[in-house]
Amino acid sequence: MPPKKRTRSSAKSNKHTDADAQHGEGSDDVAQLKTGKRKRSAGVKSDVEKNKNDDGRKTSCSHWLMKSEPESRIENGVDVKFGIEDLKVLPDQTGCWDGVRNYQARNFMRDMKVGQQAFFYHSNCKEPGIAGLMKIVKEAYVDHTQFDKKDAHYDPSSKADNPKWSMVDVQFERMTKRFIPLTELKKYHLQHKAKGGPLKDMALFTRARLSVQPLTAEEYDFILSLENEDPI
DNA sequence: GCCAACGTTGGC
DNA sequence: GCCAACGTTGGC
Repeated sequence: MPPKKRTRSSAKSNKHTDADAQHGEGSDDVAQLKTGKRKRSAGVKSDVEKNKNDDGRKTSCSHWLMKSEPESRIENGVDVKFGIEDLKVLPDQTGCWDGVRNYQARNFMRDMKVGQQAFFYHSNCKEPGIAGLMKIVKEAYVDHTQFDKKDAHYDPSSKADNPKWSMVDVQFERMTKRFIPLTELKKYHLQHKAKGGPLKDMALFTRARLSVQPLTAEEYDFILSLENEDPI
């Protein structure tokens, strides 16, 4: 459910710049509590700290998986459909990944750096799975849709002087050589869980519902290698 | 459309 | 701060 069809061209010229965004930080993660973790050293806003995501998983992940729905669905009166084909036809094949309303997912987006790669994952649809590749072309800044009453992901609890939600800009890179279905990833996940292998802890299976998730280099490479293999 | 998983909210 | 109720995600 992330992005909307919003065009990015505007994003680039948008008035909201990274500066504003700055990480809305104050918002500090209420969410984190959930996992009990709360690490984030108090106060340390900068996240340059990093290299460890909040679940402590591996170190600096530099690859990502981002979910979006390729089929029409109305939310708050608005169609949230945004598949990889929709990204591809935007000016510059670039769009903003708006609409993320989950703290963990948001925090992962705030960790993203320009140039990193992400899989475009189709969710909540007939054939869920990885459809293509994109790259991060603009780091986290304020998601303006949180203030827009007409938007599918309007958040009345977010205040302009302390925005809760961020987004990044992504650019279409290419379709995967073949669609990599969730079912296939799951088979590998189970297999790897039993006997070892790169997908044994893949977030897609260990963290249900997380719409923006990190991949280790091993996970990313393995999944990409499936492009050249026959489906199992 | 169903429903399991799990995040969020709010009463206490 | 706990936890039950509620809401959302997303596979099937």
